[in-house]
Amino acid sequence: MVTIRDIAQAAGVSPSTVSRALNDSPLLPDGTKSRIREIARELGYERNELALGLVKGVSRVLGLVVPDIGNPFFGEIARGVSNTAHNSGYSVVLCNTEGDRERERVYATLLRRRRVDGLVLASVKMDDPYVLELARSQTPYVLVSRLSRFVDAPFVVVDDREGGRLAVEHLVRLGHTRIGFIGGPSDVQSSNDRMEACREVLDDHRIDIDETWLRSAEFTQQAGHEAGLEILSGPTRPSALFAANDMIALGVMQAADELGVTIPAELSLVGFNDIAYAAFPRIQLTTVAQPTYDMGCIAAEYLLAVTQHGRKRKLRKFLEPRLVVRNTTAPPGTTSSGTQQTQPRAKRGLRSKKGR
Amino acid sequence: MVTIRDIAQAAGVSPSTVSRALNDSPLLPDGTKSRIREIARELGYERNELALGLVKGVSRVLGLVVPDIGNPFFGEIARGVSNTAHNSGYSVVLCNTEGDRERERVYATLLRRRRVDGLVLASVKMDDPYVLELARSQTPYVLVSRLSRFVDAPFVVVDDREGGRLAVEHLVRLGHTRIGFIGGPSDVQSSNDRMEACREVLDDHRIDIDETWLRSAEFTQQAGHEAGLEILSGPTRPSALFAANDMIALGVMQAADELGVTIPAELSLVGFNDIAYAAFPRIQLTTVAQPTYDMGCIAAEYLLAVTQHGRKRKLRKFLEPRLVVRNTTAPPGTTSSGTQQTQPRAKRGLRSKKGR
DNA sequence: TTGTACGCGTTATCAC
DNA sequence: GTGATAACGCGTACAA
Repeated sequence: MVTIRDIAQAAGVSPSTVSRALNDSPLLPDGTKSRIREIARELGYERNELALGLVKGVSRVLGLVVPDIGNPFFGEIARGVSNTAHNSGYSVVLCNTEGDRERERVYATLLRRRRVDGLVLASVKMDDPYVLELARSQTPYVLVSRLSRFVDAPFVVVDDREGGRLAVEHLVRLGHTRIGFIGGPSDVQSSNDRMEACREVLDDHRIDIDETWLRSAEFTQQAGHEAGLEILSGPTRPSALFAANDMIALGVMQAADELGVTIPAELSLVGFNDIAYAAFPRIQLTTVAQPTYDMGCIAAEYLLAVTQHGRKRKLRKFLEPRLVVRNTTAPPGTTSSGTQQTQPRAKRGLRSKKGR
Repeated sequence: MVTIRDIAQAAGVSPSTVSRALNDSPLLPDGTKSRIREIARELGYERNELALGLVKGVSRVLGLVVPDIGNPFFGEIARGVSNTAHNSGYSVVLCNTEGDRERERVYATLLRRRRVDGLVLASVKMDDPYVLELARSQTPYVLVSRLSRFVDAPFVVVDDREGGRLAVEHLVRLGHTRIGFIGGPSDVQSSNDRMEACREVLDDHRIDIDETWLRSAEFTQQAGHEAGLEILSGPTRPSALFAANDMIALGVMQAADELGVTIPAELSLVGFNDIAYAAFPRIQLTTVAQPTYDMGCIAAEYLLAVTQHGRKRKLRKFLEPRLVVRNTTAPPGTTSSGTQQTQPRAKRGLRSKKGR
């Protein structure tokens, strides 16, 4: 590996002069600068950022911890963080925890060892204790998409209560009174907020809630499928369901298709997140969109502001969700023409095939 | 930031002793070791990986360059790389190019500056010149999912020809003779390979190709939609279409739905990649699956082997694709009951809504 | 068993 | 204008 010493030797000057030339110091005459730079280029010099980081005390690296980078939701956050960081000459170290709490902790310390200038955490569960350690450490950090109940940490999340309100008020406005909710894991704050908002809206409108229409599930299609089957095959069926995320909603859609319950005629369905696939022609899911990419950008911008300009004020950002109305919601009891004669899946020639 | 010097002072020993204790040197008696470690823990010491990297000449970091981390295909690759790296104590620096060639180059040099021990490139186009620079540099690298035609680089890709063969032979076996192909951008090797395989299979079976059924498109749903509309509204329609990836196939599906062309009765459709959403109840796309996650793992394993054990043999790995038959393919002319009376989208109450 | 001295590649602070 | 020197935090050969 070629160093500034090598260049110095080749140019017949001292290493300091080379350093100055490479950093465009105003002290050096332009002729010397360009001459030295030319030599550097010829020798194939690449400056060692490790050494620079050591002497400057900053690494110009941001750490990013996500539970599953294969999930496009976190992928979009990562894209926001990465692009923003790149614009300021920062790099991003990616850590994928696979939802493993222990791995979160390992990563957090590993990243501190690497002297990252800031930490973006998108994987926090409500009661994760390691956020406490983090709060004590020097490294600036920011929570994305999920909150912790332990610490008063800087965060950028979507306004989950508002999102839940949007979804359920949409259903109420359509005339629904028999509304159910399928939440995510109970240790995820955002899901609980959406649920609470749901309760509030129904209370406001003096609409009773049938507790058998409430379920908790993992954030997966399969869990949504199971919950959907249970609710839809019960003695009394809701006319509308609000799912805590789109994956669950899609599982419910599958369950409805299998049971011959037509959407939206017999069941209105609202999801959350507006993943790319909610807009698919055959899906057309009504859902609450959140600015995922923006959340990544804002988180990164905050960290850059803190590390570069030493800004200290805490970030507490609730982003506005947006209701996207597609074709899975309609007034209750809308008997559309010809919905009764055949089951949708029969029409489509679709069979339920779970295995591969 | 607390250093080994601070610990040394607190423990009344020299920095080297501290270093030895922390690295579990056999030269030190256990008592001293544990005593020093205890002090280190109390002081909240975190070793500086930057300094370590400088002195050891390795950073224990892998670089990963992808065109779009929000795309679950690359997300899965990233997951494989990240998990594999983590198991060996390596970190991953993520670089998102947004498909920008210039950014690829910038990132490649930036990563070399950071002295990454290896580079995983998932964004290469056939004729990218910067792969040449890379080949000359010292940093080991590996191409994933896409090849370059310029250099004899180590790579791990799916066997695209075999994948194309699987798809088209499936269609031929079903009895199709009027088969079209919608490829990706012409500068992406993998797409071309799939196309070529398609031609070969048809040649083998003495099936003529109607050139109007061949299209090139971006790897997006929208591009697939446009291409699908063009092909399906032409004077003669193919009975089957093979799309170079699932996104294009989904666009075609949308086009078919809009034109009232029933799938699979009037049109068989095969995609490529088996993205998660191909298995959705209302989609059920027949497609060619590739082991995306594994490709990430294998790439990372190769780099780790090269950097750690100095293994030098070139990796040239073609992974086996797998045909996943779902419900978008059937023998041609299968007139299912009642497909003519209404357009599918009318039945579903779906309107084509492109804007948000 | 432990301490000293040096080097990793770079920048910053002096002095010339 | 330019060069020598110290410093960043750590590991290690060598000396004690």
